Amino acid sequence: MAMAQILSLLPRMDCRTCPARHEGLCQPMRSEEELADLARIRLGVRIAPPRCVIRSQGDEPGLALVVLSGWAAAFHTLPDGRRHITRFLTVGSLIDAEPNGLVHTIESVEAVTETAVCVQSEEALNALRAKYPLLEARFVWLLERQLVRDIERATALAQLSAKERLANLLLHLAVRAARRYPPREGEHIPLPLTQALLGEATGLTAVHVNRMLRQLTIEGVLTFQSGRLCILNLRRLEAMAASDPGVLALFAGEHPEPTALRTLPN
Amino acid sequence: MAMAQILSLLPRMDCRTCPARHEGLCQPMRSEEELADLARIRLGVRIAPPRCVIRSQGDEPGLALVVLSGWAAAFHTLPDGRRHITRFLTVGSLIDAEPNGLVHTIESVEAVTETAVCVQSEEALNALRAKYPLLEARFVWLLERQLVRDIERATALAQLSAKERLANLLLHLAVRAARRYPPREGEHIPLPLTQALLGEATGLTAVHVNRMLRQLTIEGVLTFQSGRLCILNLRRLEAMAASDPGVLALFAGEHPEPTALRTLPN
DNA sequence: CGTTTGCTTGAGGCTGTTCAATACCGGTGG
DNA sequence: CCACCGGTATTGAACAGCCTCAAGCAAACG
Repeated sequence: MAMAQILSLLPRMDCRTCPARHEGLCQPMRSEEELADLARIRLGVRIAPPRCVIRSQGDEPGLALVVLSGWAAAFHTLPDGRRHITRFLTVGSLIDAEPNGLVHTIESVEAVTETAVCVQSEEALNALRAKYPLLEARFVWLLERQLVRDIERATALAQLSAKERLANLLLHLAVRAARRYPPREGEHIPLPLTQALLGEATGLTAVHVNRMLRQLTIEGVLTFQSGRLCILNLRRLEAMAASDPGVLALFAGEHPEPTALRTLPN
Repeated sequence: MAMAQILSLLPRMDCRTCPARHEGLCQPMRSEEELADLARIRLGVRIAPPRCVIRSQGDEPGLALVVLSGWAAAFHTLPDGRRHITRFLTVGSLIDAEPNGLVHTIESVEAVTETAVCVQSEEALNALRAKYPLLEARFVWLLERQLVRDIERATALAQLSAKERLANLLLHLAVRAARRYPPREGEHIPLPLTQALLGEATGLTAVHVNRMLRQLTIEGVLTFQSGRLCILNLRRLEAMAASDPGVLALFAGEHPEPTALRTLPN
């Protein structure tokens, strides 16, 4: 399998030093037994340098990946080479969600910054989902949250102007990077993305992204320089982004205890 | 709750005559006990006339809806009134998937044709998901399939030209309506949508949809008249649509037995 | 230093929008 | 029977948003 081969070439990291026990599927906190089981199914933790292909469109499914640190981009490539960044991945992001019956993955994942990825067998993860109802609920919650984001993203791509689309994306990324909603005005939020990447995620050319960013700066809405985003006027940014506050809050790092399966014992 | 009020005004249908035991969550076929439980949690089946608002953005979550017949459109509305059709719903489509923590739904659903909708409490459905592992797996499979479609849809909106986006949408709808992949050339597939609706789903104006449809007809790719789609040149349609055959097959009506939880007893 | 990568700015052109007008078609009421 | 009507489809002309191509610059890096 191509992905396994690529990953096996990367340096290893000791699983026990994994810094991400409070992210992704491990959140909200649960029993030590469950965390131990989650650690046990790990095939390894790999460090991918910038631009490294972590997973390639067309690979066979079978591995579940969790991002432990860094930023990566998931993108879908068309037969003629055009590509679209469907989402940015960072601490806690789960790369999986291939429905049974799909023979080839349809997304590639590339590291943007140096990225640590935890690799596990999808089958083993599924077994744990069956064993721990709260893990299953958390898994479903992550899928549902992504579906909600997809609705807003599609609406943004279809209906918003270039400037609005940029505002939408940057506000979403600011909330995720700062782990806070609403984000603070004036705070410098690390966001190590290039204008070209923002273009690939918004369906704009890098040239036009640059123009729109400059305009946003002139209007006093935000600045985006040398990998840091600074929100200057949150009210206007939100008005342009046209994003639902309730949805943004889902990405702010708070992880409501899922109730989907709370009718179960324990 | 607004949705419950609206639905309660609609005529009822006897649950026992429900025609959709082979669709959506009920597929693939499983034990009589499970089907009986699924029928038991129904609050009712309602018939919505064309243009009827089945569910409104901002409603409290709590009801799970399954479309039994007809066509409906799910759309997201922006504060300034612009709206985007995120997906078309037909037999078997599940309307739910609100992550816990989201106080207001972000999608409205409107009937396009006369639409029969099965209403059930989300809580009751969740209890059944916990009781029947295969139902849970089916539920997750539907979410994952939608996520895969969302990836293609976002890529189409961001990267494809107007004609290509139309081709993409019509091919997807053709597969769903004909329940077959690949669809047959020359077959007249009922698709009761207006050009304005296609525009709202592709991010184009109805005027431009009209021009692109005429061009597709001139080029001998397809015709779309009086609610019927006819594919004339499948090869060229697929080349324009830039859609993954594996993904299209997921929507063709075949429902692979989910393996997500097959490590469980039974 | 030369190369690469990312950012910035200008000029011109294409895609899709906007506004407008016309035609069509089934239903409704005079 | 025809006039009228709302909803849909169709077509034209002018406009605008975003793209393409091109050039120049700064910082990082081998």
